[in-house]
Amino acid sequence: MSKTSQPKLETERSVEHDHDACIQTALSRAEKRCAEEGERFTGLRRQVLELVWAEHKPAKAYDLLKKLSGIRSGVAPTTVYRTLDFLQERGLVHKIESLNAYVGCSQPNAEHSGHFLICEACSEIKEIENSKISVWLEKAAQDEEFKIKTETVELHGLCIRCRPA
Amino acid sequence: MSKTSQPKLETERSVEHDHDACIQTALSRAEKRCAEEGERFTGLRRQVLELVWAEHKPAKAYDLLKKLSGIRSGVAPTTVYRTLDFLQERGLVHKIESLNAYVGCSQPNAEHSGHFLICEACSEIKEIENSKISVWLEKAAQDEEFKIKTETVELHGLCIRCRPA
DNA sequence: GCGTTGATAGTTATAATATGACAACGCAAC
DNA sequence: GTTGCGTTGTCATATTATAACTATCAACGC
Repeated sequence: MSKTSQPKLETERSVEHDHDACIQTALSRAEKRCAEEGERFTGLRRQVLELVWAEHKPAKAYDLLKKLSGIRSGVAPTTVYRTLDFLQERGLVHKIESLNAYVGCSQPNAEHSGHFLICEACSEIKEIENSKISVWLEKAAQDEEFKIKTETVELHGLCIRCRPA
Repeated sequence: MSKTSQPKLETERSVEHDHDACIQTALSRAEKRCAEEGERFTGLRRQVLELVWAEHKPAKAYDLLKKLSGIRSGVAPTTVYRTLDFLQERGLVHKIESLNAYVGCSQPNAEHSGHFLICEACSEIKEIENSKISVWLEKAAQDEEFKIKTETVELHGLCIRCRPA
């Protein structure tokens, strides 16, 4: 899937980061994480994770299904959902609830729900690392004596590149 | 739909608030709001809003469809979704993205996305009024120079009645 | 190596959620 | 009362997701 680092077009995004490296990092982190947990990082799982990481944009299950069908046979919805579930349980991808779509997790070591900035214009999704958010949310929940287990925080708007100057 | 205030069973919830009054408040607020905006608060819209407010729990579109079919004819998915969209646009209901379900908005005057505490055990949903959350989230977004337009904040966990002592 | 076992993946069917396009109806303004 | 537009009805279909069962594979002990 990912090319072996050729010169490539300078899109807005590629100016800022080497996306091939980005994918490679994600893959090797996944491999490591699975090893640690005694789980197998199979070809299917690798392929799905690669496809999810193809962009910093939400990947829809049925789009992944189509792409996956192009590179292996016997792919059904179940295949995709099962694999996404696996990856999600290990914190390797997150589901964006407000889009019914998935993104690669950029900090899979931490136990966390993920907090996201989602650009309406270019669709790029950035996972915020700001751990203060959780602290704040817990404070707010404490006022109601509510015990948080998982947080869905998805902020839609305009990213730095898409907002008017 | 809502009974004309008879003595009723004291459920955990009814100990704390008079839910009939709760529904009535929601309905008259909706009426007022529609009037202000020059929109018609039709029978259908009233019925759907009443059904959504029947409980402080997420209402699924197809459950509303079933209930609505019991009280009027010619009800199709479109009917329900269209009406929910109408109510949502006026801030009278919120969609809970992580559940694909709807709840009545408890503060329909404010322009806001809504922040929710969702109990995994009893399913009750409470809309948090804590406006600090938005301020905090905006601060976090500012670090990335991201301009928030709408916020999806859904905190799943255990409410005060369901968490272990 | 060989068979057992449990995890992984394939297969088929169907459920649950949501939208589009167009026709009919009904209320409000004139 | 007619016109016009917002609302609702109707029909069709798209999109998202899961269940149940079977086949295959890979790791392990022997």
